[in-house]
Amino acid sequence: MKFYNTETKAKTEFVPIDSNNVTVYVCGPTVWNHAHIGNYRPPVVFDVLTRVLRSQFAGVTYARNITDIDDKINKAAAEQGVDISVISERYTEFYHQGLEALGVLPPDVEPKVTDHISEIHQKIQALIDGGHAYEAEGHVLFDVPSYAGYGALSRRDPDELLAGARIDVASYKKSDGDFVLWKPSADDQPGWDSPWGRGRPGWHIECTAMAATHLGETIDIHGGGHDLVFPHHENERAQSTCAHGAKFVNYWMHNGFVNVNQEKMSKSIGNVLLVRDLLEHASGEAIRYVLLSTHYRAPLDWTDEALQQANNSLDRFYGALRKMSSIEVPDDIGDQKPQGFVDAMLDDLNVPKAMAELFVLAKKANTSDSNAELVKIKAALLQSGEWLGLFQQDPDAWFSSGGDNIDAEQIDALIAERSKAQADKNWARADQIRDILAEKKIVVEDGASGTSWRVEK
RNA sequence: GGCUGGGUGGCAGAGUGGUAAUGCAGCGGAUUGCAAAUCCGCCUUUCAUCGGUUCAAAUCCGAUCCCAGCCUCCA
Repeated sequence: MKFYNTETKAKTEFVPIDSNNVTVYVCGPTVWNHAHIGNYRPPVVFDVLTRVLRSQFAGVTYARNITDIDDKINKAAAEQGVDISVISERYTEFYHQGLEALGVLPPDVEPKVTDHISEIHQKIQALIDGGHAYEAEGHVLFDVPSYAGYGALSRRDPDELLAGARIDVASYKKSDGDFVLWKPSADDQPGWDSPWGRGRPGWHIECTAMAATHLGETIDIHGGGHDLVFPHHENERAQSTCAHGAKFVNYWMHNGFVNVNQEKMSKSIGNVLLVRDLLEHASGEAIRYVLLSTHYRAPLDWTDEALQQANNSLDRFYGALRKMSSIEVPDDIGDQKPQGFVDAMLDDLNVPKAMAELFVLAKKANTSDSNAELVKIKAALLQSGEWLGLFQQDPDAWFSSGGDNIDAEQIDALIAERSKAQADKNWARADQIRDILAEKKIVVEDGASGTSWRVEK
């Protein structure tokens, strides 16, 4: 496989440290509120990545954390007069529901920050002992000038970092760019006892601690949204490298942003799309399809048209699968994924290109009359779909889902009546029934083997 | 200002030197009682702009313009 590595700015062959245990760490959400569509792009992208990795290597350990201590969580908890765990558990639950709807498989480990406070203390102590961190006014800060490699990931010159910055530099910092590892908590704020007083972790140290705990000091792949390159990943890299004296990450992968109608989602614009809301009128599979329809590194523009196109495309694939529904695929058929599909996927996860190969397959499915060939086509489509996390439901389920108040019995009764009218050549009645169904967004299809229906999405 | 992605036909979206994949939408035809689905064909000399290199450029080089992101809240 080849990946584009943010650190080297180049696409290079992926060689894991241990092919029996490829290690992947992806930054998960801070669970303080409902997750929006942009929050779901990384889990979907890296879900596909890990599905492919698992097929290429003997073992994979995938960790995707939950950040359950953070000042935004504290604020929400204080406002609602509840413990932070109430907030974090509530939104973790919502997040998981969204992931399930989008067909995202659970990671091998889903560590939470609050379960790793002692590991965080150890990392901070190691940094202090190594001369890379210092205490000041109850804080522990990372000493940026102590690490010569700082800025290499995000290509920033530490000396110029704060030029033009819009923040006030805290007076206790030795250097302007130093960042917090541990900060003091007031009595009414959540906190943990530590060698430096009661407090809570800074933003970046938790990932250093959790990645090392679950995956080791040097990991193969670290992923996340592009906005995390700086400061989050730059700081993680500095901490981990200095705490362990070892290289932190071999391949950095970052996905592009999701815009909505070409604008960044923001509360002030009022265009924040929550997956929870999207799911009310779109299937998780269609949402997933949209998220995968653009190469993961490129920006993705979320529009109604994109969703519509995803539905149309899925109709096409499920239409082909429905045509092949009577075809039995033997268990021992072996790997049938088209070479072009596999090559595209292994080349930095080129999903759009890979998808094009599947459309070719769908056309073959619709034109072939060879049973032997259809068996292979169906297997190829389903196996390829497994890598993408698509096409795994029953085609009939796909076509009958998505409508409002679908009463299958009522529809079947109307269709039976229409069939009778057709047999009597009562075209007026037959068409009238079709119109009635069309109002309910039901499309009838008269096929060779009888009439079927689907929900117009 | 610095750094990072990206600008491809109506839309989406591949394509890193050899003459624009694929899908959607639209149009014409086949099929159908009529449709839908499906199939066939057409929309497709053009790749933000301007220069340059080359036998050959969407692809390489230079300059410019535009969009999005980051520059210590952020997937």
